[in-house]
Amino acid sequence: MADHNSMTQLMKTLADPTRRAVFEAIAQRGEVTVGTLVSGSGVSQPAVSQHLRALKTAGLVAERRAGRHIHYRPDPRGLAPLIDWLGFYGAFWRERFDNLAELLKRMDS
Amino acid sequence: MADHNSMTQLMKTLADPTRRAVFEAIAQRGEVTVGTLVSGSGVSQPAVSQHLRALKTAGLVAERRAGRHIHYRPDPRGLAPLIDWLGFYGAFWRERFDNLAELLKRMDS
DNA sequence: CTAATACATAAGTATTTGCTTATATATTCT
DNA sequence: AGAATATATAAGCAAATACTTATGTATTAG
Repeated sequence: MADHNSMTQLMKTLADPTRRAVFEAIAQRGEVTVGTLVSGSGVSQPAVSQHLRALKTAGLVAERRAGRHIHYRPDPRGLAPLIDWLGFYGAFWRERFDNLAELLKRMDS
Repeated sequence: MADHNSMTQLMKTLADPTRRAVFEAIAQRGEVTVGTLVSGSGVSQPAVSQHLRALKTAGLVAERRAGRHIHYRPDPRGLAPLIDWLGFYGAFWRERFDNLAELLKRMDS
């Protein structure tokens, strides 16, 4: 089970809309440089770098240096505490809705 | 798909550990009075009331007055934006891991 | 009706946070 | 080596946040 602290950290990391947008941009593109992320975001380059550090600390992204560029890619394992937390309440959800997995399948289509 | 704002609000609401603990206490007990929640939390009664208001605004809990007591119960629909957000990245996860639904099933056992 | 109980709201405050500008570090180009 | 490019870090600041104590509002008990 995901411990309390990692869950709090993950939630706080994803709570900020700008930072979440950065994460989503990384997830959608697969791998992307900081400069590209800065272009897409409405904030300054340092702001993006700070968000990237937070995402990295939370385990949501990983980096790869390529010359002067640093490529960021998503790390799916970072979301584990969140999935775990939802799974912990899985029994609870099933009593009211169907099965969470079923729900996700429906949403996916 | 859950819109950006509701997702941000939900995340911010669940990001605070004290508030999340209040929500978890409500979810576990099914229905509970404020006084009971105050006992379990390490904070003051007003603090708990403020957290309850935030949870209510986020759609995570509902209330029922019974005399001088107010009973709070979880509202599963409040977590929908979160599930939706994860579902939105469902395809992404499946490319790297298995199937998110499978993952949830395994975690459930 | 008054006091007590259960909870909500108001006001104030210290901490956290997300941004900015300025500067540092790492890499490439000439 | 020196200039340019890409990104990170530092410092400062305004806004948000989570708590506190004090007070308000409903409901019940005596």
